[in-house]
Amino acid sequence: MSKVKIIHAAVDVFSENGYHRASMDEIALRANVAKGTLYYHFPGKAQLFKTLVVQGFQEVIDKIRADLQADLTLEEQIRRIVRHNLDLFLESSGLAHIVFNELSNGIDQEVLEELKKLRIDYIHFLAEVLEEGKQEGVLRDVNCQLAAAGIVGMLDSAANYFMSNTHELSRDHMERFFYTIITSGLFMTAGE
Amino acid sequence: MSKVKIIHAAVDVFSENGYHRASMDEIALRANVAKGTLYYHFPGKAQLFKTLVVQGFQEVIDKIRADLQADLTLEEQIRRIVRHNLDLFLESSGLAHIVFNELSNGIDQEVLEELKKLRIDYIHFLAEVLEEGKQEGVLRDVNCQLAAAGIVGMLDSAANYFMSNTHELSRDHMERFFYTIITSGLFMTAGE
Amino acid sequence: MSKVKIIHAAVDVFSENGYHRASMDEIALRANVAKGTLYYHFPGKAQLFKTLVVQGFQEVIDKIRADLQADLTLEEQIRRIVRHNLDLFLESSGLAHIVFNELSNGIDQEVLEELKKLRIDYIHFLAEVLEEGKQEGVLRDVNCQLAAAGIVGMLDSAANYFMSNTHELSRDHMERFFYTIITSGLFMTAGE
Amino acid sequence: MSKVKIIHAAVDVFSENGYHRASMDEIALRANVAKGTLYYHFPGKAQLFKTLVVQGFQEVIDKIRADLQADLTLEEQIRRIVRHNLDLFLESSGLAHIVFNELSNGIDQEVLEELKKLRIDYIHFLAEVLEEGKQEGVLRDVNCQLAAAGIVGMLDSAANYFMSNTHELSRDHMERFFYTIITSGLFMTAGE
DNA sequence: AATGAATGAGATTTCATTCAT
DNA sequence: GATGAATGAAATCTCATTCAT
Repeated sequence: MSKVKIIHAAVDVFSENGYHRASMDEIALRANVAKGTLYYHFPGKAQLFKTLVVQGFQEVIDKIRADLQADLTLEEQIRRIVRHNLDLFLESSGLAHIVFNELSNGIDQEVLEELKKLRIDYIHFLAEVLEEGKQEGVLRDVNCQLAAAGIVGMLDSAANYFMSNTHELSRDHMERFFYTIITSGLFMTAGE
Repeated sequence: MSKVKIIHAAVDVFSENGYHRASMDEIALRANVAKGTLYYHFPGKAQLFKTLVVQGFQEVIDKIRADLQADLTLEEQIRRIVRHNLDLFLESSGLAHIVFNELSNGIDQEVLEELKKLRIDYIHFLAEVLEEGKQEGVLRDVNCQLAAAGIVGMLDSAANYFMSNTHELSRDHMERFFYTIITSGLFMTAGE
Repeated sequence: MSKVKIIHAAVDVFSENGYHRASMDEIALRANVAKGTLYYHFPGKAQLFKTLVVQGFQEVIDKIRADLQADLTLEEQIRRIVRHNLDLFLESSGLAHIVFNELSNGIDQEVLEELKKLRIDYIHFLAEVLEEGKQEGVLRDVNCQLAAAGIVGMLDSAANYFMSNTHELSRDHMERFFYTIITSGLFMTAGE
Repeated sequence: MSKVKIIHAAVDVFSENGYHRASMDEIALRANVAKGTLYYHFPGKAQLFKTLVVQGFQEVIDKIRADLQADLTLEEQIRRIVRHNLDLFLESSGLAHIVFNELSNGIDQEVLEELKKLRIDYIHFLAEVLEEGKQEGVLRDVNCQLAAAGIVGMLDSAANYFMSNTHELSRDHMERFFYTIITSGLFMTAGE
């Protein structure tokens, strides 16, 4: 069906070019549909983009949310946050990067706000996980939102850097690496 | 002189809108020169942008480089890296963010490569600092490039998050915060 | 039945937006039918519009025609012409205005000719009524078609002006007003 | 110069097709300039149209205003109103017709309001001339705005009818004709 | 050194119409 | 009878770039 083809093509085109460089012509071309068909299924470029993010990216977020709701130790929770975030940035790389980094002006105001909210919500959610750990005394007394924003940026940047420089590190290795970086900074340790 | 006015205006416009949304019209308007004047001084949009980055951003990088060349402890070096990076992301926020995050296709290929190289060089430079620490046995056995990319992303993301959400934290506080996060993760500590 | 719903909706949409701004989408939406249904019942936009005019507007014209065929004094005939025209322009305001004023190019040539003919026929019909009065010596020796076109334009313009400026004059008042304007100009009077 | 060529071409295209059917492509083609040139000189279609009307039509209105300010008898004033209006509708036929009849929705709101105001102002101005005559007791006790709107509509409609039906009446004849129609209706005459 | 009028390729969007079901 | 997904031509508008002065 056209709508599905359009969404697939749009994910590719937005991912490869960023929001502003992506053109509706290119999306239609890749989806193998007429330009008008895009506007039959979506009101416009901004809403098409929003749909991608809310239908693709949001799902990932919900998956993380679900995965973390269980009664896990903080260690395990952080381990999973790292894992899911790497999923997000390595697999939906383009889109996630746009949402976390390229949301500037020039997008339909209403859509822009919604996407910014998505990003903030996500960071707040991670911050809450950390906050809990703080209450329990496992974590340093840090500003959890700042820490959450930092973690997301770190994972995105690193994933991006390694992807665009085509280095190959095993997924496992990266997960353990960032887990160590993060926890050994956040957890109280004897030496401090 | 026109050239100076143009560069100042261009920094503002690129910072506020990102590379693609920034328009030569707007830059000329803000610089109070005619549009043709832009093309008298610069071959095109991409080269104008490159000039900004190489003349503005590069200087900052060089300053960091110089500041770190001295014979300092690793602790002090990291402290300064954090400080300079926060400078970069809080003061030249727009431009630095573009260089680290928005460099997609659609920019003149030659210029793009040059800017990407700038980014990579910077990360490699930071990685070298870390590498040294590793040799000295002060640092864990980590992939230094991955760590460097992560650090830059963390600082950018956090700076960005807090700027756009208009929270106000003292600069000092942020510096100490990230220093702790980073070092206590990277340094060997007794508890591990 | 769909056809009836379409005609009702089309009258509204054309009246509100004029021929070119009216869209088939809007008509289908308001008629609560699928867009394809419009094309099942009518060959296209122009023919749909023609149908409205010929089925709605024409009826009004025929009513006037019938009302005037009776053996009335010229005074009474003009009084009725004024009344019916005000009906037309105040009640079917939108459509009548389009037919009398907005028929430009860009409508299917064949349909356009037919609608122009409708307008001309109507003016000719009024002209004939006046012509009769001229023969009887009650009327000045005027060009009756010019006069008829002028009368229609006067009534349309006045109706339109007062509707869009939301002044409120009683219908009766307007009728008498225009009757006086017209007759006292057309009838021979002692003072001339 | 381009701007002049554009205005000339635009007058033609708008006149021939009405506002909505007129296309910027067509205007550029006829002006022998590139499409972009239109947008260099005018912000958009609506403003281009407004410029035409305010620079062309408005001048005519001012000319009438000036011509009537002199100390003339009401008879002479009305004679001149008729003459100038016929000028307007026969010479700037297309544009004037659009302003008086085709101003519907779908034009930039701000521009639309300005043009509607132009039309209303003109009618109010004519109404004032009539009002004066009423004060002097030369005119019947009529609603002067209604009368003014009617007169304009009558002249427009008649001019239009005769132009599109390519009848040929001398200008002089038409002037005298409408003068008689109007005055003999508006002036008190012995027989009433 | 500087200008600004002019360009034209390309972007988003609209909409009457077609057609398989 | 009726549907609605799909189309593609055409519309408005943007903007980096060129060039004569």
